[in-house]
Amino acid sequence: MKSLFREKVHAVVRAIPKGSMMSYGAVAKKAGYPGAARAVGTLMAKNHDSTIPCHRVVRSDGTVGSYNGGGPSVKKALLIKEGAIKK
DNA sequence: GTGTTGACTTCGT
DNA sequence: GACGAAGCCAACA
Repeated sequence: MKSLFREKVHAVVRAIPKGSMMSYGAVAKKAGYPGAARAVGTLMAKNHDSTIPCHRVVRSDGTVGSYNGGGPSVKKALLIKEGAIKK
């Protein structure tokens, strides 16, 4: 399919540096689709590519949200390990 | 092909 | 400050 939306989201998420995080809304906005935060979450949930550090994408509140690689706990642990969030 | 659901965000009341 | 509704895009039934 190669939807432009997906390509953009992938690029933005892949561009997130190690030790940093970005909210779904920020990613969507940077991808050029402000307000499509839900769509971003859907893509991550159904298409979690190994090339995409989806664990660096959190909610606007700063909460982890969810993770398809073992659960929010794993995601949080990864972020702490990278230093994106403090314990 | 249509309708519903989902890792969300933001505005309005 | 808290609750409800609307909006975005893709995947699934």
